[in-house]
Amino acid sequence: MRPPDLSTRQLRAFLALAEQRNFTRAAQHSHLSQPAFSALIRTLEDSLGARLFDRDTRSVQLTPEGQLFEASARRLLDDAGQALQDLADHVALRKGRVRVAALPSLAAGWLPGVFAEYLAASPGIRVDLRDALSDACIAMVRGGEVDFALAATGAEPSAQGDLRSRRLCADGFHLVCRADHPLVREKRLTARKLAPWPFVQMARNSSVRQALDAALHPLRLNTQFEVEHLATVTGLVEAGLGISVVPALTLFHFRRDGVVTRPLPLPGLRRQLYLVQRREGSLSVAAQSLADLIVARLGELMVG
Amino acid sequence: MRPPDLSTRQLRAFLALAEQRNFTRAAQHSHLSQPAFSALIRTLEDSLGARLFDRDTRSVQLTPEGQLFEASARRLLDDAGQALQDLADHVALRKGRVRVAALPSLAAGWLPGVFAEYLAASPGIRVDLRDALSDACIAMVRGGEVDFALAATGAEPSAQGDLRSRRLCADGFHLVCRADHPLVREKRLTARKLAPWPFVQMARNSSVRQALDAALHPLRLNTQFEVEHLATVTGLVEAGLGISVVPALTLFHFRRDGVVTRPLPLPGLRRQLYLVQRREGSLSVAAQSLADLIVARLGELMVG
DNA sequence: GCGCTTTACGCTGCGCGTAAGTATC
DNA sequence: GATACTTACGCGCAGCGTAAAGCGC
Repeated sequence: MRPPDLSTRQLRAFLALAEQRNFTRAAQHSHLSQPAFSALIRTLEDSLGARLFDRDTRSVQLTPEGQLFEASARRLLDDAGQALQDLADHVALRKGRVRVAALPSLAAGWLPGVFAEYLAASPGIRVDLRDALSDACIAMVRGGEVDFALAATGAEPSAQGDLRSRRLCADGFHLVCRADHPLVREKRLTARKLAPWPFVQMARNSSVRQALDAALHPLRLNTQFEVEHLATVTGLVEAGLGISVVPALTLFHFRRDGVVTRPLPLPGLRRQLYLVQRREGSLSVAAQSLADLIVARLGELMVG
Repeated sequence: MRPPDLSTRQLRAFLALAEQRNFTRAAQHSHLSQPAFSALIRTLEDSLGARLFDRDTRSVQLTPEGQLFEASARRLLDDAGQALQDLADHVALRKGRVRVAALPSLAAGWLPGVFAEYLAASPGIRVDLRDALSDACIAMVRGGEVDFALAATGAEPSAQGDLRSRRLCADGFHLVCRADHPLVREKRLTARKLAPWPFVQMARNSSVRQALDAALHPLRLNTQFEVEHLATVTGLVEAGLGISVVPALTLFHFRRDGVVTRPLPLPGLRRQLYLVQRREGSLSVAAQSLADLIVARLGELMVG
């Protein structure tokens, strides 16, 4: 009672009457019978505690208080419409912002194509991409810096308390070496056969390295280099300074003359990729739709 | 359907739930049963076309779209409250502005006391006073520069087409002269007895002069001076340079030693004072209440 | 008397509360 | 099994439309 209720419906009726200055016309403009419209205005006046219109049979016009309220009513109605439109735009993917963290290998290779498809369909959405190693990706999810992450959570699959993970795919590994390398002619590749050759490793905190170490343990490789970026691996391999083993989704780095890739079907040698989000709270419509697209496209990729 | 309806009630419920994050508490905060409150939120979500809350049995929290809408909702509700409060303030005379035009004689003498009383009761109201001769006063009413005027419309009392006039009082006239003037000893004053003496006239377009001319016609006075301001009349009379005849409401100018005033009950010699406003459109609450006070106080004055 | 607003009066349906249902921990 | 949201359901009343009645010109 202390705060009188007010609805956009009342405001629209009020403004219609203020413009038409005629109950009958304003009523049909509002899709109401004239008596119903009259009652609506009366109710509004009562709840405001002020006469808004001077009506005598021949003319209807705003009182001074009505004029005062007219300005407020227009502004309120505009603002309400704006708020509704803004929300609708977000729901309809005409506006919005999605923040994604992804492993560098995904961020550089596979993900941009999906982003391009997504942005072509929803050009009003802004997408922020942070490329970082798994742990940093997950920290960003936890800290609310990103909506979700594409990472390789080595440990707990989906029970990290405040996180929720969904397994996307298991990325198989491939040998990469020069075309003139003896291993190319090897019929059947095994870990043991790789071990003697000079090897280019990724840094120890990379998901590639961790998957590799876990699968080959306790076998020791002949590590000659340990680098941060896959592009560096490419350079070293191409120069014939070593061989390496990398996940399928990173092979785009190695599609060049003189370099060969071969599937390496060793047991347990897969990099598990997960989509990670906070447990509490859902994704925004925009984030969810991007996540859905990622899942769908990655599904196709794995099948094909 | 195209513009969904929205009410302050819905916004309050939404914000209550956003704060409490618990349907039961938010419901009793809104003085509703929990199921009714639940339905209210559901209706809001449906009409907005967006899920605003993620609810599972154990926790209720805003979706990203809900967070977006929360900011809008707060602003909308604040603005609506502001508009309502502003209107209520005007109705309750805590805010407002009244513009009055009045004859100089009223503006200088009687009116300020009424204004003081009015402003003491309604300190939030601002009152603008324009002092002008009758015609100018009425022109200001017509032009919307003032809410109403206190003037002496010689001609049409209440049928000026776009104007509405209300007769306030008939201001009787008084002789003013020096205490040592022979007329002071006159038992019974008549127009003829005044005629020989040097006379101080007001300007021809003043209401005082017009009432005087109309009542005395065709008698001619011995006009020695013709001045614009009553204060000048006072000076001339006090110096013994002439006598004059002025309305009762201006006598405050002549309350000084050596000057005497005497009622002059000539037939037809009255200045009619009117409260003039536009025909169309009512006065604001503030203007109406000031007008009412003026009428009331002037009524008492005439009775007393 | 005409035009427009208000009043009168059934009626539908929205929205409430009570009570039972269901899911999650 | 306790807790909290949802569904089910009957009911009252706000709000609608139709029809009749004021009320200024």
